[in-house]
Amino acid sequence: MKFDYDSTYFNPTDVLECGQIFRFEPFKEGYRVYSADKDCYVHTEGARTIVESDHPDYFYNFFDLERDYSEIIKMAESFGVTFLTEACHKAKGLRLLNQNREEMIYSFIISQNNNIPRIKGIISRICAGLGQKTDSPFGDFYAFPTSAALASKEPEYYKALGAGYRDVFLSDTAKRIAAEGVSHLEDMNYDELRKTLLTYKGIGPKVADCICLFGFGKRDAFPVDTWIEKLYHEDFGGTLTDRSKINAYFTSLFGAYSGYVQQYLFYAKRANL
DNA sequence: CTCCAGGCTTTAG
DNA sequence: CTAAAGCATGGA
Repeated sequence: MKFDYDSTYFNPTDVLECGQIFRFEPFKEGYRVYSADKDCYVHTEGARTIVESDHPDYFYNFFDLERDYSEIIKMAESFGVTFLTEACHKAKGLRLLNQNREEMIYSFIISQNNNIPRIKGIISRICAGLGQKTDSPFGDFYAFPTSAALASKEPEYYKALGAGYRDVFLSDTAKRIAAEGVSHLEDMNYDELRKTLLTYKGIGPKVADCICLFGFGKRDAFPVDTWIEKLYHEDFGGTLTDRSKINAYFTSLFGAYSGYVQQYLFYAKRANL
């Protein structure tokens, strides 16, 4: 099964390479993308971007295709910030994904003080080791592990897969989620959710914001990492050094659009568009 | 060799 | 309360 969408506002490279997702790879004419226990093949042919999958409804929502990103870009450009306007112009095809909650929690715990290529490698090895082998029209693959599977391993297991000192964060949080679940997090607003996430081992302010934004659709979150901090000083002329204050600066500036703006900025800075 | 990567926890003041 | 040390790993 397949569907297609205007490629101007759905560019697979922009969507996948902007840093919000760690499980995808070049495949045929485009990319193969994985989310939890599902996969799809996405590629662009001229004016249309095509998604093929056994789970079309899931990926229609995953790629946030209900939302009109021409309006998002219009709003972002209305702030009159040159660096942001340029970023939007160069990354028109970017969209924020609606990703799996638990996958985001573990993935961004791994991401701390780490670089994207190595994050991808660690996650890939964890999936191969603990994920359910799953068949798909594009070949078998390993699903992202359930919290129960992750909770069955001790820190040494994650250390052996290259997770470094984050090993204990992964096993601790997996055991907590295996016991409590995450359904109680779903109805919270951004502030409540962020506050709750901060009580998990290995989740601090930045990781919590990424989980809120990418896993729970909280588009008023604005994660501040080393790239955003660099951009704040080099391109916004900022003088603050405290990350929580930098976060407050950006969220008060961009409000409900903070999450979208953050992603355009992060992508433009890191990929040097 | 040092520095850095989508930072957090722990400890000291 | 804020500030800083310590932390695994691999690539530049």
